[in-house]
Amino acid sequence: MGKCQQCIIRHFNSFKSLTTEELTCISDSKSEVTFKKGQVVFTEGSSINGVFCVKSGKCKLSKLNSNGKEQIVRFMKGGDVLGYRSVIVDEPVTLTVTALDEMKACFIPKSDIMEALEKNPKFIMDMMKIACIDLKDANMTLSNMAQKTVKQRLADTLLFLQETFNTTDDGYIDIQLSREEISSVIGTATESAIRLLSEFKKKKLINLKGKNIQILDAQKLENISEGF
Amino acid sequence: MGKCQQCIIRHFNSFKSLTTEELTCISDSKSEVTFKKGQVVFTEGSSINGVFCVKSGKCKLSKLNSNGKEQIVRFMKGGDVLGYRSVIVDEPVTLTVTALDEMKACFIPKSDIMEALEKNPKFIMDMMKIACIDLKDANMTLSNMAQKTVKQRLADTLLFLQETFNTTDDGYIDIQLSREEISSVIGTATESAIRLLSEFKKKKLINLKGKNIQILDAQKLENISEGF
DNA sequence: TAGTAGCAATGATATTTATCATAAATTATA
DNA sequence: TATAATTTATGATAAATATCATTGCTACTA
Repeated sequence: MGKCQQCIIRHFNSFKSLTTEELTCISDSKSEVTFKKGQVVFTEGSSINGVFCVKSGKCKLSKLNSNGKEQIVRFMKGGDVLGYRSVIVDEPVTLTVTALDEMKACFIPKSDIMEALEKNPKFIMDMMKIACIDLKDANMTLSNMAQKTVKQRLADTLLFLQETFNTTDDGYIDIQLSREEISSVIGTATESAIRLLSEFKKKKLINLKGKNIQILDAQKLENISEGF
Repeated sequence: MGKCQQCIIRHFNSFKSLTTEELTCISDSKSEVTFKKGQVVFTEGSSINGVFCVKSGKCKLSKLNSNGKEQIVRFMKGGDVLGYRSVIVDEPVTLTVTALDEMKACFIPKSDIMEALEKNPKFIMDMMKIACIDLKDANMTLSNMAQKTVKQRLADTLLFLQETFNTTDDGYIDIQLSREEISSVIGTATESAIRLLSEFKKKKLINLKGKNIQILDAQKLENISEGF
């Protein structure tokens, strides 16, 4: 198992402000976990006693609504830290996390995180900043959800996915989601999402190959998202 | 102007963890501000160099969408701290804040806040917790927005408003919003909100007297919100 | 390889919600 | 107080979206 001190991922998240000493300490108590595609990392309502530092792979964070439908709230990938909210507020997690492909992560016990937070002002400040950015994003998404049509939200989501996960060599967005998952990001019926994807394809805005999506005309999608 | 040390409000927010010394310092540099109903505290995109600690009154936090419609993201009242996100991340504010009635607040310069954050681990931890709670709420609202119908969201919102602002002696929810504001909380056309309010009234779930709303059957509203 | 299950696509239809229009009620203003 | 302006209310209609039904496709597996 690799040492935290040598881990490249940490440079991309709040762990970059940890001292060598702190990293060594965390490194000794952490454990590496691998999740298979579709595997649940933790479930809404359960208690976790640590955070997961994602090394590679992707996952979705979702909420189950009273009607039994899943709402995907956000995605995470390498560099993101899972579960920090729950650890800091000392409450059960409020979201279910599910791996979208093979995902590797390091589990860091709560005690290590809390100790570092208490002792290292730079670390807590960095964590705080992440919380603030997450909050801004959540407000943004909230506003989009409330005010945009399904078509606008789909255009928005496709652009967001490309920006977040980039494209593979063949030009397709580097994340594979089922139609149902796409619909539960934008909050609509699966059939509606499918219909709009077909429409976008017909209009040559995107290209579809199974679950793979390629954006052909980002500008037009941008326009749709803005309501033009 | 009152002193922070004697301010009751601080016991309800993160300022409770400040030391007497820190409070005295803040107290010396703070300034009290009063906003009239409808007055804008700050606008989306502008920079603020401090936070507002709300002492009394209410305000709305909103975002202007590309179509020019306002989306109310949340409300704040006495005890809440405005603008902390912007100060911590050192970015312009992303929301517009408007007073909903006469609102009194203390403006605390950024430097004071940052100094207290850096020196007092308990204070930053408390601020962090608030950010985490705000984040949880935002995710919750997001999920509701995406998955619930307009009717469900209205029921939800009415219950939320009562819970947040309580009722006056005559039983009405202690906040006055225009129908347009209500519709921009739930993200719908004003006419739709009006229609549904009328429907709720006809079904004796609520009582309407101008802008005042009284909840008559919270249980049934709860059921509607849950989709039954 | 056939069978089966799950997913994707699409048509038909119902429901929800937005938009436009207009009237009534309320509030602001001269 | 009269007048204008704004907000609230409601009807008619259009547009968006959900639901139900059916079919084809893909992938798994016995």
